[in-house]
This record gives sequence, C-alpha cells and structure tokens, in this order.
Amino acid sequence: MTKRDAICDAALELFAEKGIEATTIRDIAQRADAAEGTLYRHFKGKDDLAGWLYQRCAQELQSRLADATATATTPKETLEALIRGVFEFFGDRPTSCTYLLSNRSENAGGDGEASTDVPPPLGVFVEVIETGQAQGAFQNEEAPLLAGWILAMVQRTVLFLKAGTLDGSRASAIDRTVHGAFRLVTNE
Amino acid sequence: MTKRDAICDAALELFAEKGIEATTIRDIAQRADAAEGTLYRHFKGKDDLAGWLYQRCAQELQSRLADATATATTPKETLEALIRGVFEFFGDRPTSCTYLLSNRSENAGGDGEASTDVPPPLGVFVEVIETGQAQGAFQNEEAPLLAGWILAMVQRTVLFLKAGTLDGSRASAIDRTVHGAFRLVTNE
Amino acid sequence: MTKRDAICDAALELFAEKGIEATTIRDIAQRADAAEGTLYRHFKGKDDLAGWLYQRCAQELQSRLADATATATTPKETLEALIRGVFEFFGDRPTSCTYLLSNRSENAGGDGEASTDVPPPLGVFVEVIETGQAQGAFQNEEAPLLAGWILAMVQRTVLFLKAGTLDGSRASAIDRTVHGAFRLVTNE
Amino acid sequence: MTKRDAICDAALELFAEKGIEATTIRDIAQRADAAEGTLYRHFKGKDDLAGWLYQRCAQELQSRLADATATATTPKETLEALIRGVFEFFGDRPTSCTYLLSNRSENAGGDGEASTDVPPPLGVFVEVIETGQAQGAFQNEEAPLLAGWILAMVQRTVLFLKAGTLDGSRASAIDRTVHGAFRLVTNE
DNA sequence: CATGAATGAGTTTTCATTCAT
DNA sequence: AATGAATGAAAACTCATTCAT
Repeated sequence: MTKRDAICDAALELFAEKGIEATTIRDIAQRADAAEGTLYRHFKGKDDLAGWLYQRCAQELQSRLADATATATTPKETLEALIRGVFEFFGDRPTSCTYLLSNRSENAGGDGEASTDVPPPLGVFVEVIETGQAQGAFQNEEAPLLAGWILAMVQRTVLFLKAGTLDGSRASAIDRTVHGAFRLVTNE
Repeated sequence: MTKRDAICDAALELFAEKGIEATTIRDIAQRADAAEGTLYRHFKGKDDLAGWLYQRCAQELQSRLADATATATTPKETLEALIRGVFEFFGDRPTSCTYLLSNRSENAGGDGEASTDVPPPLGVFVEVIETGQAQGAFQNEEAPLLAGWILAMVQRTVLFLKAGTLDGSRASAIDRTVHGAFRLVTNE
Repeated sequence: MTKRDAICDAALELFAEKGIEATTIRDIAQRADAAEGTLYRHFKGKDDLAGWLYQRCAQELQSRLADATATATTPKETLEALIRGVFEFFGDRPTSCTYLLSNRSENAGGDGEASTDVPPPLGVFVEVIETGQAQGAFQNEEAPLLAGWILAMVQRTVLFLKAGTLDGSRASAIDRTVHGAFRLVTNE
Repeated sequence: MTKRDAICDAALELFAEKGIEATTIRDIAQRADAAEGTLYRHFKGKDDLAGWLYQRCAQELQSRLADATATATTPKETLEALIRGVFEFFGDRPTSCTYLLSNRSENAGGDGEASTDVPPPLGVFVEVIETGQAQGAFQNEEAPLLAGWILAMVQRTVLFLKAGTLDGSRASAIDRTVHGAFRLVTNE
C-alpha cells in the first residue's frame, strides 16, 4: 500500500467520523503515518482530497448499483435491488457510505446537486420509478420526490443500524425498508 | 432588542446558511452590529451559542407541535397535524428549521439523541404512532423506525421546497407528504 | 462596610492568592459582590488599586514595627522586636503579609526599591543594625546586606509556616528565627 | 542553532526580564526571529514552554552543584562549594539564574515544591547540612530550615549584586555570604 | 517521492476600561 | 455612587500550505 492510499483511507475515516472541516491535515497525516507535506504531492489540498474521495465513493456506489440491477427484470425487482445495493454498499464500505450519506460531504462535490444534500444515486432511482410508473406498477407521484423519500428512508435506516437502536436483525431491517418503500410507491 | 438577541439572530442565520464551523465569530459580530467581545459576555463561545440556539429551536418546535396536536382526536389526525406542524414551523421560522433539520446541528445538542442525527421531535411522532398501533389504525412496524422514516421524508421534502425543484405548489407538496406518510403507516 | 472596602478586601485576597496580573477585574468584582464599573469610581484602574493596597500594607507594617520597637532599649532587643513584629503582622494580617512578602507586588510600588524585591521595612532594620554596630554589639558587615539577609530569613520562615513543613510550633519557629538572626549579626 | 533553541533563548531572557505573564508570544517570536506559530510546533503554549525552561534550568543548576561538591571533603567545604556553585551559576547563566531565583517561575514547575517558592537545589543543601550535623560540625537546627535560610541569603545577595547596591566587589560579596552562612550553621 | 519544520494569515478568546442608565 | 452591557485592542492559538532537505 502506497502512502497515497494510506492518506486516502485515513482521510475517509476521519471525514466520516468528524466531518471535513473538523479534520486537520495533521490528523490525516498522523493516522496515515505520513508527513503532512506528502498529502500535497498527491492532492492540491484538503478540499481537493475531499472532492476526490467523494467522487470515488459515488462512482463505487454507482457501479455497484448498476451491478445490482443487472439481473432484475421488473421495476419492482429493480427497485428492491437498488435498495439492497445501497445497504450492501454500506456493509462492505461502511466508511465510504457514512461519508456519502452523512450530509458531511458538504461542498465536497462542488456541483449543485450536492447542495440539496441529495446523494448521487438519486438519478438511478428516478429512472426506475419512472419506468415503473409508465408500466402502471407504481403510483403517479412526482418521481424525484418518491426517489428522495426512499433514499431518505434508507439513509435513516442506515443511521439507526449504526446506532444499534433497532429491534431485529440487520437483514430484517433491510427487508422492512424494502417493504416500506414498496408501500410508498406501489399501486396497492 | 438587546445586543444578545441581535447576536442570536445573526448566528442562527449564519449557522443555517453556512454551518457552524464555517461561521466565524467575526461574521456573527458584524451581522449583529456588535463587537466580537460582546458575544463572550453572553455565551462561553461559539459552541455554547450553537448549543443554546439548538435548544431554543428544538423547544420552539416542540411547543408548536404540542399546539398542533391539541385539537386532533384520532391518531391519523394527530399524525397529520404533526407533519403539517413541522412544515408550518418551517414556513414561520425558516432559519430555525433549516438549522434544526440541516444535520448541521452536529454535536450542538450534546446529548446522545443528536448523535444519530435524529431531530428532537422524534419522540412525539413515536407516541402518536404507538397510539395508532394500539388502536389498530397503523401497521405494526417498529414505531421509532416508522417515525424516523416519516421525519426523513418531511426533511427531504423541505429541502426540495427550499431548492424549488418540485412541480406543484407548496401546499400540494405538503398534502402529498401527508399522503405518503399515511401510505407508510396506515393499515390499508 | 462600603463597596470600596469590599473591593479592597477582595483584591488583596486575590492578589495574594494568584498575583496581580492573574487577577481580573471581574474576579475582584465577583468576590466583592460589586459591579465591575464600581472599581473605577474609587481607583484609576487595577494598577492604581494594587499600588494603593501595597502602600496601605506597607504603612500598616511600618507603624506596627514602630510600635514594636517603642519599648525596646538595646539594639538587640529592638532587632528582636522587629522580627517578632513582622511575624505578628503575618499572624494578624496574613493576606496583607502574603501580598507584601510574596514578591508579587511586582511593580505595584512604582518606585525603584520595589524592583529589587526588597520589602519596605528594610530601612527600619538597617537603622537598628547601624545603631548596634556603632555600639559594638553587632558585627561590622554592610548593614543593608545584613538587613536583607534577616528579612530574607524571616520571609522564608513565613513561607515554611504557611506550607506547614516545619517540625515545632509556630512560636518555636519564631524563636528560632530570632536566634538565627542573632547568630548572623551579633559579635559572638 | 535551530528555531527551537532560538525560541528557548528568547523566552528565557524575556521571562527573566519581565516575568512570564508580562511576556507575550509575539515578544518571544520577534526576539527569536521566528513566526508565532512556530512556538506551537515545539510547545503546547506559553505555560508549557515556561515549565520546560524551568526544568532545564533546575537540572542545569543541579548538575552544576553536583560538580561543585565533587572535590569537597568536609561538610563545611561542601557547603561552601554549594554556595559558590550557585553564585557561579549566576555568573555563567545569569538569565537562567534570574529566572530560577526570581520567584517568577510561579507555577511553572507544576510540582508541590515550587508552590512554596523554594528553588529546587534545596535538597542538596539539606543533605550536606544533615551530614554536618551528624559529624557535630553544624548546629542542631532543623536542616530544611537552615537550608532555606542559606538559600534565601544567597538569593537576596544575588539580587543586591544585580541591583549594584553593594559596596565591595562581587568576589567579596560571595566571600561574605559564605561567611554569613557559616555563622548561621557552624557550632561556634 | 517523502519529510516535517517553518510560516503567517485568520480565528478564537480575554479583559481593562468606558458609558448610558 | 453603583451598575453591567458593550467595546476593541491585544493576546493566545490553529492550521492549511510551502519549501529546503
């Protein structure tokens, strides 16, 4: 593992733990066992690093969701695959996910979408919902709003799981979230 | 209006606009037309001020929701009143609401609940949902989870309203959120 | 007791406890149960107050030493009376004494003598010693040096008494200091 | 010479000249020709720096006194060597000595001994005096008290020397202090 | 590539002093 | 006389960034 990777890992952890602003270059360097100056050999600065990590996390989630939907056929199946994909992403890459969903990404994205605190996979959800609506499987609510709601539910469930305040198992929480989302979008 | 109030107002605005960390004491003092030292006569420091504002906002929302539910009789009506109460609070006190729902309050609360990024009114929602479940009006999903989901939906809708990315009117968005929440919790 | 007196008492205590610089106007006002501005009605500022207290303490010690030597006849008796007078002063006015002997008076005196950290009663001691030398009772060492040494011994003994690190009683420590001073100055 | 050393030297000088509280970080940085922030790379803050300097000075004096007593055989000789050692230390390291003896070290030491304003070498003096008492060469007064008195005398003489208020030469003042200490402790 | 001491601008904080009440 | 909120200048401290090694 190169110093660059060590710095990325350390920064991702710290950004997820304390937020970008509260994390200092020295914090990152210490956890990465690197010198402070080394960071500047690979990134323009802290904001650049944060933006880069954000993009990397978003892309990873994106490609993971693409995989998740590959085998699904109906809109309902696809939506379920998407939701499970987000949870899976959280299981495998908890730090990335925490960072991505924590609303801590703040201005890390740089673009306008981030400013509304909507995580990047929103678009995929919107597409699926629109398809479902065209097929009459989903109710006719504004698709971005439905997508936003579902993502918000997932995000909140992830936080509950992290906090350990839910009754059943992790798998059960995921099942219930899928079920909840279906209640929200399906026609009956 | 005293200088203290001016400082509170200025700080609330700035915290909502830019977040706590990005707001400097100087920012606050300038907008409040006060000297920097004046802030320290009334608060221990920025964090103390942020915590105090958080408590004040939370209490205001709390009492507003108490009022909102006063005339409601059935759980369904109460839940609707709560949701509309949150939206109303946002209409009347947009800054307080933005601050409260922005996940920017970060560690301003100081207590455990804040750490899961759950806004304080969660408890009121949980109570109503449990009552509804006892009466057989609401489905038997874990009450805190349902409450969390609904609050997450409301929060997201508020953000969409702020961003102006929704199709219909503000009133329509509120109606649709109430409707969505019902789909989530009611037994058919 | 007037506010002015309360302020003086509070300031003297705090100056003795923490030193002049480490004591804030607010500290004084709080302990005196007075407003911060009240101090400025009676004194020009903190330094003025410190100087005034220093003078008052010094004068009190001075007059006490004058009394103490009133009944003494020989230089030896007078010297003993002076030393006991300083200890007595410390017993009756511990705060004043602490302040006076603490080398904390720093630049409170304003004059040159204070800069060498020599407490004001030095002059009285010098006179007695010179008289004793003229009568052949005391050894012919430079009188200010002898006086400085004796005062230094007394000061150190006072500190030991305050710290409670001495074996015998307070009275015994005083006796022994007198005895030690005699060894230093008498001709056999 | 590194910046760190420059900062230490500058701080020691300023602490000795004006005291710790009256010395600002900017004072130190300017005299050391360093940026203010540089100080914080090496020390936690002013108090940390002061404590570190205090320890360094105390150790230096300690080791110097150890050297001074190496060739002495009798307790009397050793005591003389110690006293001359303190004066020598003052000659070679006037700043360190001034700082150490100035009662300005205030709470810089952090330990209990410093609170009684007793400079660290007290212990060495106590040992020598106890040895002398065991051999019958010194009078049977409490050893720490005798040691405290002698150190107080030396300290006062040093201040007189700095102030230039003594009649004879520096060497003579030292001789006379040794002589005075002997009067205080020897049996006849 | 890697280092970490040094920088200095910006931020927080303190506190003696003033002044309207 | 007494008050205490307000001031603002100065102090302490932080930290992203640079650069010589």
